Amino acid sequence: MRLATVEGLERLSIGRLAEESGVSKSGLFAHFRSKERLQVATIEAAREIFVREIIAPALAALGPRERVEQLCERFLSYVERLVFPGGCFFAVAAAEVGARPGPVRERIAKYQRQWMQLLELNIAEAQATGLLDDAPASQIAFECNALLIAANTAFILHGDRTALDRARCAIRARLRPRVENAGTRA
Amino acid sequence: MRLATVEGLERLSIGRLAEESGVSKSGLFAHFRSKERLQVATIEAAREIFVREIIAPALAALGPRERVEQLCERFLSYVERLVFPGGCFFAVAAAEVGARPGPVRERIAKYQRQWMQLLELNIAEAQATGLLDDAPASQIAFECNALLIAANTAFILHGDRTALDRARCAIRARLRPRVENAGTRA
DNA sequence: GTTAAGAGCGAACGATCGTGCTAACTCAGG
DNA sequence: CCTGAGTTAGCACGATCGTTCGCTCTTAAC
Repeated sequence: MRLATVEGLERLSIGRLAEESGVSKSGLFAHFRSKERLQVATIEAAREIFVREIIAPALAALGPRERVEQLCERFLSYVERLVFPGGCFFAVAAAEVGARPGPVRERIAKYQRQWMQLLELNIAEAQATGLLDDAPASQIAFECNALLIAANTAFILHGDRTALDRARCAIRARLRPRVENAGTRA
Repeated sequence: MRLATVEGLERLSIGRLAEESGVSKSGLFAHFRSKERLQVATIEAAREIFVREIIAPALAALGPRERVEQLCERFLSYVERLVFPGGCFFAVAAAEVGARPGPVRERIAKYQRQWMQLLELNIAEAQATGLLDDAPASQIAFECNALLIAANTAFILHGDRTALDRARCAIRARLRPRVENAGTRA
């Protein structure tokens, strides 16, 4: 996973991975029986970390609004702490395989959709209790995710820590109920 | 450039590029004298298209506010029209080389900064004429760029055209002067 | 007419890639 | 003790990578 976020899922080669983990190339290859399966297994492992680092603890929060806030904040923390040295695993992978059809892209797309649905669901719940403005939940989720990913990119590409705070600030503003909603609907 | 947005800058191989353009491998190699220089030349060419497609026509607009709106709208159109088959060239490249130091990353980072400064400058001008709220221009620029890139990613990864409209909608809302600015400052 | 410079080509280099094949080992069940 | 399944290693394959070399052309200057 560490190799993949820096070099990309495609350049995660069996040879280098074997060398780096002290196993023979063929020994490693026997475990995953193709490169594609190695990539899928890597995605699966990254997903587990993503759930453990972000989703699971955030969903433990009491209210839906707190859950949304924690999902965002824990994502930013996961980026800042460099849980993966190349930033968010799924942000890197999505950009890499986005235009290349196949099972690898399907996996990435699936988890990306799940992440968006998770945001959307909790946003909708927060709206139901009157804690958010009434723009479509999918729209608010889109905006929050955009800010998170942009912070990730800026942090990795420029080492710009202030981008994380910009995202925090913008998300806080977006999650504040607005007096007027005109123009914020899809 | 087309190859690079689909396969990535690194997998833009001299062999395949030569084959695809009907030139011999060594003949192509003679022009750029290393792969790195080929990558830089590709970035330079993509930058020219980016300027011609987005920046130059948008800057022809009369007011600063119109310029910001056109920069955003033309970016979305450039994504939707698939000027590059893998989506925004610089979005793909930034994710790919973000964690790998070197001249290639430097180029990508430079043009990314220029793009942000361009947004920021015109936003600041619009603020000076009272056409925007008074959050820091860099903050508004960050938010607009985030929405644009997120629309690009969703459009490429999921073929989701509605993401483009979500970005349009959110940017329109963000560029509308707000009655209260509390919490929108950096 | 001769020459120098450059463009483009085919061939080949060492390296690395993903992927097979085969043999050696461990170890549980009979 | 034997067997069979599973793990790992060694080795080699064809392909592709970036790169180099030497050759053939074209073209312009002298």
